Amino acid sequence: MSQGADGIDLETSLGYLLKEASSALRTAMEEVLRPLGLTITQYSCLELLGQRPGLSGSELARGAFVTRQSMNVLLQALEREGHVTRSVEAPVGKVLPTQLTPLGRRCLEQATAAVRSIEVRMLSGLGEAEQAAVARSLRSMVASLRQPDTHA
Amino acid sequence: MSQGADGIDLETSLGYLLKEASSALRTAMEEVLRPLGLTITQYSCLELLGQRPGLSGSELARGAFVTRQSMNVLLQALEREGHVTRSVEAPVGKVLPTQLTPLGRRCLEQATAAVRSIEVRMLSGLGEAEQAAVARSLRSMVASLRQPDTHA
DNA sequence: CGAAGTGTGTCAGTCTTCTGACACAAAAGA
DNA sequence: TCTTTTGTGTCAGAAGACTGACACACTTCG
Repeated sequence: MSQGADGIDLETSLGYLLKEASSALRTAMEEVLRPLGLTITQYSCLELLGQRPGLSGSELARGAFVTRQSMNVLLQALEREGHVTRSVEAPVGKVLPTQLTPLGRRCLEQATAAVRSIEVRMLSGLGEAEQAAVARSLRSMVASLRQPDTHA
Repeated sequence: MSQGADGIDLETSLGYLLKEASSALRTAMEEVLRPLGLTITQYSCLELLGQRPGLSGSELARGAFVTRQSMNVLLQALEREGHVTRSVEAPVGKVLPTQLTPLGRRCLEQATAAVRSIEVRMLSGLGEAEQAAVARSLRSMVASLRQPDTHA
């Protein structure tokens, strides 16, 4: 039952733990964002635009970890609801910069506050040093995962 | 730009980092599972069954972090392909225990090996102590997130 | 004993996201 | 310069997951 050929110990596996934590975070965020009429991906999009106005659809997609096709339909919805504006014509090349509207900015403020409260709750059991350590480790894990399979 | 009213710093936010790591892990797993004809959720289901034979659909759903409805359609597919067997009649109550078939077990063995290699790669930059620390912190985060909003 | 509450399996419909494919623009290379 | 490569936006179809709802079985409690 330790770690033989009989599978990955779910209670110990960091991969499983990562998925579990991510799932718990997602659920908690959905809970507080629902009253605001936002999904997590929509919130991610607004947050990205708040910090880096003028981002293109593809850039937003990468930042929110979805495909550019998904981000596209999401942006159309946000535009229809008046949260964002996209240039009709590409100022340069084919890239369509996106901006927050005043409405979108107000919406984002509420969402940010709600999400921040979740993050505070999530970290309530951890000290400064532990938080820094987790951040460092997570960054290392991301870097290792993105390395092409060295295989040798 | 630090942490004022202008949003959550994406470069620093542990929530964002968690999502990033989880996304990278998902991508890597999909990559190695695809040749085996398995999605991540299907693999999760098989892995759970390998360690705890006889689990019900609802229990599998909780273990794989999806709804029991989603797990149900997934189980139908796995049964159709001959990877699992479900009792036709509930031995007790309404619960339908599920078991791996020999085919499912062979498939799981390959998948487990593939996923383990991903996990090894993910942790390649971390020492024993760091891995233990991350696990402890993640568990703490999950526990805090699941606590009902104490709000005060 | 009966009633409320919880857990389970299932059907139906919808929504979100993904994969595949195309045309086009900018950058990089020969 | 021309060509190849990369990045972007978009259309169409398919797969996966979710919400809502129902019936049924077991448990708990009055």
